[in-house]
Amino acid sequence: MTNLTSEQDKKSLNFIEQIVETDLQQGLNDGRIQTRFPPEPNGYLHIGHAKAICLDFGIAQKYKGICNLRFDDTNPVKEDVEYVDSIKEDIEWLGFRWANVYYASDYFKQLHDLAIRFIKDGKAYVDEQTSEEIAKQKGTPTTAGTDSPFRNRSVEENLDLFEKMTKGEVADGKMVLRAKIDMAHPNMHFRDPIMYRIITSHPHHRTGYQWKVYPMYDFAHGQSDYFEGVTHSLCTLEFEVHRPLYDWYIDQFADSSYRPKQREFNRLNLTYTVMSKRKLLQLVEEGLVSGWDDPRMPTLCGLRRRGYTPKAIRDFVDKIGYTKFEALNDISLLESAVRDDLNKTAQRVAAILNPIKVTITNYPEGTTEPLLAENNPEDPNAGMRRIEFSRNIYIERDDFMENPPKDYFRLSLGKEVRLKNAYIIKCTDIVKDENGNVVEILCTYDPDTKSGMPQANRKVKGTLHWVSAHNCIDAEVRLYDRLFVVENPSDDERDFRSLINPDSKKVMTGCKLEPCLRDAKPMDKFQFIRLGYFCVDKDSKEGALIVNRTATLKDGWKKK
RNA sequence: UGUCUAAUGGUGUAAUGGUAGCACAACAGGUUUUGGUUCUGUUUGUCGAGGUUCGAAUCCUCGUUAGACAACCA
Repeated sequence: MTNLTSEQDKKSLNFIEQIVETDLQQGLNDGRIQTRFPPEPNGYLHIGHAKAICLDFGIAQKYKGICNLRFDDTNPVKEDVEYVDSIKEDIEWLGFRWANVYYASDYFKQLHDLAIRFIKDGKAYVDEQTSEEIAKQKGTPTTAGTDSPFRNRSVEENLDLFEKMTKGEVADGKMVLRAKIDMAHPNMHFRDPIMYRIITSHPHHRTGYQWKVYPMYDFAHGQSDYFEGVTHSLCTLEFEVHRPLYDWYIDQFADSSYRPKQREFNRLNLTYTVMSKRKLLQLVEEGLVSGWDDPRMPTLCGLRRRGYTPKAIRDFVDKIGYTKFEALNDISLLESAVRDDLNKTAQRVAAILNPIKVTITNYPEGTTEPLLAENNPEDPNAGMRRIEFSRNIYIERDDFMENPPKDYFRLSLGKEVRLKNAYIIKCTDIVKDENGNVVEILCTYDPDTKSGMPQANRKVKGTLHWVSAHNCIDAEVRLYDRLFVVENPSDDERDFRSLINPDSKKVMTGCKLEPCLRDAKPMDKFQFIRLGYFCVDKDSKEGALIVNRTATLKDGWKKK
């Protein structure tokens, strides 16, 4: 019987794990497992990267190998140290540790030597055409390309010209080094791919102006993998067509049977958001969001500020899996992952976002009364805390209705409701302003129904949360919702910026919170009872608390 | 009229020739001092057509549909 259970609990392997296990069984690369996470330091990491990180580091962990962090910094025009630091921070926050930090720029010399070897072997040549001419000669996916007039230069001339490029004697864009493969190859990437281009105008964030030529992705990535001893080079599906070239380059110079293996998995797409670095950058630069860490952003720093936990993100990634099918994942799965985690860990606390005053008319004026409240019913070790009751309290405006529908079991005229951890109260009257808006609710309480007393067990349909007017604190609460109004903004013919949800951020001021939140620090997480999960924002100042809504609670009662 | 890849409920994912399962979502009910949590149940699926086989989501053939590739980006 126990056997059966453990059998059922055993999670099936994803296709990458299956490949790894097969490789291990066959003794590939001496049974060594080594992966790498290879971000380009040109932007902030988002949840799509988290999926790659979980796989790269996860595979290494699971199969007792190592995973290195390697910055793919071969294009100084786009890259910056700012991103290097944030990337490291985000990976560590997610809960992963790299064995080593490497940079593709560490290999510039090796790569350059290798390029010279290619030239000497007659496998590379310097082309002096413009990028337009080269593009034109490339052909199309269905028609063959044509050879460059510079394709058959002598080795000596190529060596000489590449040397001039390297020394900075040639202007940007005037020459490139190309691999000499096959301009008619059915795989476009084999049509004499560019290996090196000249960049003298931008300093590299690590090597400054030392280099005038920089390797292209295809000539840098696989070779770096090889230099490092990577066994499984995992990347996303769009690199599938690059794989034959990845293998070709390595086959040209490999001097042993060791081979890194590139395998591709599906990238993460989420509903109601965008994942492309370009679009995220645009949102930031055009001020459509408040920054890379705007809590609506799918960036790791944004999710962190929103109140997401590393565990929630890892659990989510684990649930969506790795396949070769280009999927669009429902954001509600992410939300359920964070609720699941926070439900077990977040302290419960009362907060009134849209307060309305309630006066308990038969409760003595000027007195307060201590009560006990559970910190977390899901965690027996979380303990209790003291709260205080008084004659004047606040409840949520939504928790009172003058003309309620039948299935409304909150407060309304003549009806009873329980105040969480306190008494059962009955609404006796309401006070309206000159416009007819309810401004105050008058109630009586039943002294025999204090929580813990026998009479408190009386059946009452609804339970409301509340705060006492005498000691509650004011706060700003920021309510976040999905950033876009359509499921898949990237698949819409309209400009994605016009699809931003105007209600994606609502700022509520004058919210009333339980006094125990007075000393809350940024990143502290709470469940506001009956409302959702919230996280203290870094914008908070002494005495001016700001709280972000991470996610609502699941709502079993939706008003039409 | 190219190369590569893929297609399982609404969404995502498992089943590796032998009972199509899980999660999310939705719905119904039990419990509940959170309309939360939890528990129980329900609805919905193998892209199509052939073939191999005692038996096909799985293998083969031909289609269909979708995605990636024509940056001096990664």
